[in-house]
Amino acid sequence: MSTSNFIRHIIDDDIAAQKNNGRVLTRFPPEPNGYLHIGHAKSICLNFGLAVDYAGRCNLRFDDTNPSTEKVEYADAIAEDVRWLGFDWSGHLYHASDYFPQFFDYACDLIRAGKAYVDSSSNEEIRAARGSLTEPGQNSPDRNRPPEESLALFERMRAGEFEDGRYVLRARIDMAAPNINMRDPTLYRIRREPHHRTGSDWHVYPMYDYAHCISDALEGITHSLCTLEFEDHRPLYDWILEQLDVPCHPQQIEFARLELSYTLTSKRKLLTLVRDGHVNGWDDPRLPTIKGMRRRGYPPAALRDFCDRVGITKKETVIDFAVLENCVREALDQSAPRAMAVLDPIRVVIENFPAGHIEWLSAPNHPKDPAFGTRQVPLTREVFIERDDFMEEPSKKFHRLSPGREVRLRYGYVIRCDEVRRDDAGEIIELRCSYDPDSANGQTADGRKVKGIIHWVACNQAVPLEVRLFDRLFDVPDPGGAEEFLAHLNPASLQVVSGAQGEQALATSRQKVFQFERLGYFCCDSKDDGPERRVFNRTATLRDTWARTQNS
RNA sequence: UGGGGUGUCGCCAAGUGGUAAGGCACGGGGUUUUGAUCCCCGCAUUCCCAGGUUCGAAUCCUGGCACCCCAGCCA
Repeated sequence: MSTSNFIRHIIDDDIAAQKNNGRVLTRFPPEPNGYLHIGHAKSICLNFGLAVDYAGRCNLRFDDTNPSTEKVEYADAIAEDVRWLGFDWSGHLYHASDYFPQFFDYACDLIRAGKAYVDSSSNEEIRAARGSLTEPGQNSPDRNRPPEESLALFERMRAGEFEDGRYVLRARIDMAAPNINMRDPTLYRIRREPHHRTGSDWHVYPMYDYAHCISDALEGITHSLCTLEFEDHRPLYDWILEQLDVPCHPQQIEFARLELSYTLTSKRKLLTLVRDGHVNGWDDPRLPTIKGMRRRGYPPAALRDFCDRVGITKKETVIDFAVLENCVREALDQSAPRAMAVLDPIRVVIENFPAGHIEWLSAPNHPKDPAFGTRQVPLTREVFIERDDFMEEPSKKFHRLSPGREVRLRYGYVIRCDEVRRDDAGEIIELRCSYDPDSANGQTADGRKVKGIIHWVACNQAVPLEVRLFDRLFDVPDPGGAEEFLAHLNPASLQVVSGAQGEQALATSRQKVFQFERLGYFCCDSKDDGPERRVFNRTATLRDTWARTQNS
């Protein structure tokens, strides 16, 4: 059960008043003109969540009333994403295009009742006569066209006798209405291109305002939830249903869209990124699409939790990226097996460790859950450690490796750094160390205290890894604010860190998401998996207070 | 006085006349074979502003201010 919100209050009141016989029927109505993103997840969780909590139902309906922008590819991807998020429309998948015949008949009813007319004005003429925000509009010369004439024309429009734009069907409401949506809005336009589902059966297509409310009524929707920008359309939604003999009159309720900092939630702009090749498809892990996040390793439960935490209001807000990250971390902490990997290696030679010898150490796969089992990790004379786990001149709070000091190799022995070796350029290339053979369990025989524990990987036992460290697509909190958002594309996010080394366990494991000790959560990107290539995307960072305070 | 909305902690968000929940972030402490996790503690005398009603107001009234949406034959 989700947290309380104003829509639940409305539904509770409706149920208490026995409205709709106490039934709750919602719908998620995407237009199949692109892939779903995190913003849609909010609407999906809301609509399907309500259905679950009130023992009702949520239909999946494709709002496919515009043949120019829609594709079956999109519809298929959308259905797949909704299912992946964990929701089920229990067989109730509909298309607005299924209702084209009813829409047409209702339109004829409107014409006969003098509530709609065929207008021969051009697009420009209609716009000019609409008036402005402060001035009323002017009636079209065709406004009083006799119904029989409009009816005949409308039939011929449908039959494909006219070119696009020649005629349009308009509602006859009030050109002086303060709400511009009520100034004789267009109900139907001519489109002679084929529709992805109905082919060339139709040459007139209904507008959103006309089709949506009727679709809702036909399906018996009780609560029609949409975003804030449709508030002004509600009077039209209600007007249309009031003129028609429809099964019911659903209630439209608006809520605020989801806005995420550092994240682009505009279908149009995402389409630009994909179409112009700035990213590698809709499922590029950098994208905030459901498919991108899925490939990135975000568990669906994390997304659901996120939508729940964000809440439903009418206030336009920007949720901090950190909230999402926290949800992902929380879900993954329980489910991700642990492994060691070194992303920026520096070689360590343990001089008193026998060459050629491999010692197998036992390591738990999860610190809290024994059900994950254990794995054997090979230790050899030469290992890689993280470059920043060594500091030649340690600051006061640094308690990992530095000259003359000791640190513990996780799951292994305590080592001491005896010598630092550099190349000609002065770059540190190798650390000569020695280990304490009596410290296998982390304790030293004489009770010396070793504060630091670092992750490592045996040089000749490690598998190469490609790791993508990108966290965000953009380097500004609000990329949606500027039209030139492409300028803010974060180039660092494209970076591939090569030469990283992984634990052998990674090479054979079928687990998707790992937590690399102290580095964060990484998802094995199956899409790029080849026999020789193992690619990991960073799914979520670990919190590292120490590192952050050092940097600032 | 075009119409429609929204204003509670840095970011979200409960609260619906009875004396400001919670989460994220942040700060402090403890546990810990991950500087993670986990566990404590702290974090709005105040709810956009100004008046008013009331024993009592974030909640009611009046008047301001700020921000968002609308002039597609898109959804």
